[in-house]
Amino acid sequence: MPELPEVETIARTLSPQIVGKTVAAVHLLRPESLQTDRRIFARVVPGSRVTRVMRRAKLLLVELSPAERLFPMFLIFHLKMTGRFFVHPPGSPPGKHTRIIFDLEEGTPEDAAGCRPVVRQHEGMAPGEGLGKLHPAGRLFFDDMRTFGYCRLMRPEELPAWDFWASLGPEPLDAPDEELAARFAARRASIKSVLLDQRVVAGVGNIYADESLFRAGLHPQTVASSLPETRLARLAGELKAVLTRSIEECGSSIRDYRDAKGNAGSFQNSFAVYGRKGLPCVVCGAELVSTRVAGRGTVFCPRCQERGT
DNA sequence: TCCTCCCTGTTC
DNA sequence: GAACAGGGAGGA
Repeated sequence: MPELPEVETIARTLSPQIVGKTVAAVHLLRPESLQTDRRIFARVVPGSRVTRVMRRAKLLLVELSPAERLFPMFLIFHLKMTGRFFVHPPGSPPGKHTRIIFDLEEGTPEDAAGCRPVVRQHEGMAPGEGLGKLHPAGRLFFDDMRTFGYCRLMRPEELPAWDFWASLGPEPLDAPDEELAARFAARRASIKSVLLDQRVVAGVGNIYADESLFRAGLHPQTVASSLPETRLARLAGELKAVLTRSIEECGSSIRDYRDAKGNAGSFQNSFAVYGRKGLPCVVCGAELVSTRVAGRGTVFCPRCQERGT
């Protein structure tokens, strides 16, 4: 569920809650949610400081500056459908779907100088006692009901060797319409599956694919390469507009999505087609129909969105 | 290029 | 108690 606007909102709401804090201990409640060797994870993460929270595509990146290392590391999360973050008070018990907990402690000026000793009692993922010198600041929970999401620990220089990372297309909000249009035009698949293909453009999921196709007046099953670049450039513009508006409204909350403060977004109230099967088109009043494209539920207006070829 | 599978809670 | 939600890996 979390697509680009939702992950962006999570990054923005999580950042002020965790940047500057030190990870005192990690608790792995579901080992399968971690895509990094747990011993390495347990050795490197405790004692590190959170320095930045970022987004790339639908990935959330938490930059860590480990106390005893000069180079930064990234905790990389993919939330898939049901991943969530919460910062709870110290000592809060895990929920039913909590997968990983990071115990956070407040930083001090002394720590900023990088001279504080790090307690390492972690062999395996046994709960740690924390660093003991700083006072607890809270617990970062990574919850994921359907367990599709994951966390992995990577050094920046490892990213290019990660197939998924290396194959990601441009960030849509950073790319000119013409560049996106050219990337769309190079594909012979249906335009909807092209929008969903992270190699073509990064961060688009089912919601924003359907919404941008409606705004652009394109039938989701139109072959991308059959469309004139002017139409594809318009699609790129509509995609950016819908993503931008959603970010302004803190994303869309359908079922599970919440930002890192537990708040729902409000862009779902502006959906023209997604989740509106059988309802009248907001433009022409025709009944919206649904089909499956690229294995995804797809809703569109049969009158406003004409098939190209 | 497209289909199936993974997973669990909600809806029909 | 089946259908459905869906990102991405992997296979056809």
